[in-house]
Amino acid sequence: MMLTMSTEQLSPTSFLVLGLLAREGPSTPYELKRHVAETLGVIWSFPHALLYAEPPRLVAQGLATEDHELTGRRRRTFSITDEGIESLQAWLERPARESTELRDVGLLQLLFANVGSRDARHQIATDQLSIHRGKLAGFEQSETTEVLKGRPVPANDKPQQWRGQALRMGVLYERAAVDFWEGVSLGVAAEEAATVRSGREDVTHG
Amino acid sequence: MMLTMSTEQLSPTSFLVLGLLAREGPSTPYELKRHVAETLGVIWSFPHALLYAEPPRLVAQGLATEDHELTGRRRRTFSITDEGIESLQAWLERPARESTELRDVGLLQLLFANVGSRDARHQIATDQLSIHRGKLAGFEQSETTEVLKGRPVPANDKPQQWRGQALRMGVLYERAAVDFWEGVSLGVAAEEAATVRSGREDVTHG
DNA sequence: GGGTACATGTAATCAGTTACATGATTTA
DNA sequence: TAAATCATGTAACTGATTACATGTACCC
Repeated sequence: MMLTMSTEQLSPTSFLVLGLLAREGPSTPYELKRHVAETLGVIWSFPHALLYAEPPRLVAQGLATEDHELTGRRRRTFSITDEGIESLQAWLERPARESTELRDVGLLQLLFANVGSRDARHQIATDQLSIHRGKLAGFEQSETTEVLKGRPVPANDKPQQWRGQALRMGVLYERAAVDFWEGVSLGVAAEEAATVRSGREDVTHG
Repeated sequence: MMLTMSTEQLSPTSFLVLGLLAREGPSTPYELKRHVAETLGVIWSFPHALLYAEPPRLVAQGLATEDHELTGRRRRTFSITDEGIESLQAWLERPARESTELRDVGLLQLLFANVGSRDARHQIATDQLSIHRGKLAGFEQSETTEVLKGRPVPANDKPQQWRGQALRMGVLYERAAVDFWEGVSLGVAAEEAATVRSGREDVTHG
């Protein structure tokens, strides 16, 4: 007899939920949502509806079990099964070949910024700068302060450490993004200066 | 009288196609695919089926027109309409509030790496390092060399410039990623060393 | 003249997104 | 007790992914 055919159509979302169930123990979708919001969610958004939809799928595949509260809020608590853990571990051993998806509509706009007005370019750069600066400020404290300082990574609390890592990547990315958009801003400013010097004041095209 | 109600349900994919049609002129889906592969595609993947499916949607909304070749390959060539250009420009003026989606399954694995073996952690870090180093090498030349050196951005060729920008962000990101995963590698190595020192040689050592 | 890589497209499925809707707690 | 916010879910739609499938050009 064969073991399981599981791990067949599991998505990143599936492994996110499996991983959380494995690490945090039995959880309701709302608790999953909370944990995601604190960690991966800051760089890779998972709408809460997903975290309600995914656990039942796992149950259908025998990777989790459900416990439905009968009173009050009628919460649904999900737990990972042994198969679930196996599946998760098998996935951890399997090298991820895909490289990062860096989906950024600001970048997409920049790509075609020449079709818009010079003013639009200016606006795009400004908006993006404030977005990325905001993000950076946001978790430069929550990460550095909370994870690295508040708790000096007690070496035996590995889970914490690995979790902090994910946020560190976010910080690195946001720093790069701020640098990048500052450069773009300078470019736009230079462009404006050049236009003014050369006396042209045609509004619509760059 | 109102102008148009367009720009209502357009996705990033829509604007990608509109932008390419605006910049490159009438194109077949295959040509779109080529252009995407050269630029945004390296950091934000758009499967080719998307680029076949999107143009007809734009046609249905009056943002593009189709010209179907009757002989040989029966190519379908799409052109942007005036409404399409308006829609694109309106979108460029509209600030993008969403921040970057940084979807990386390597990071997701790292997040739960403590559930796996130490060996798995090592493997993850190694794999990711080679992926990101590969990407970096890949377009550190294609970008820096081709865009910045080969053609010294002749100031009047703005489109080129803006396109190059998108790739520059990719380079910055990959550099950050390499730094990050090098750090993780060190962490894993330290963990291994610590385990060896403390004499435990459990698990997978045959 | 057969293989192989490029070119071109379609179909089915399903995850993901958006929107809606309401229940429970807290606070003013 | 009203308002606000947190908590909990479901339903519909559709874009995205995957898989399939065939045509055309080129090269050995």
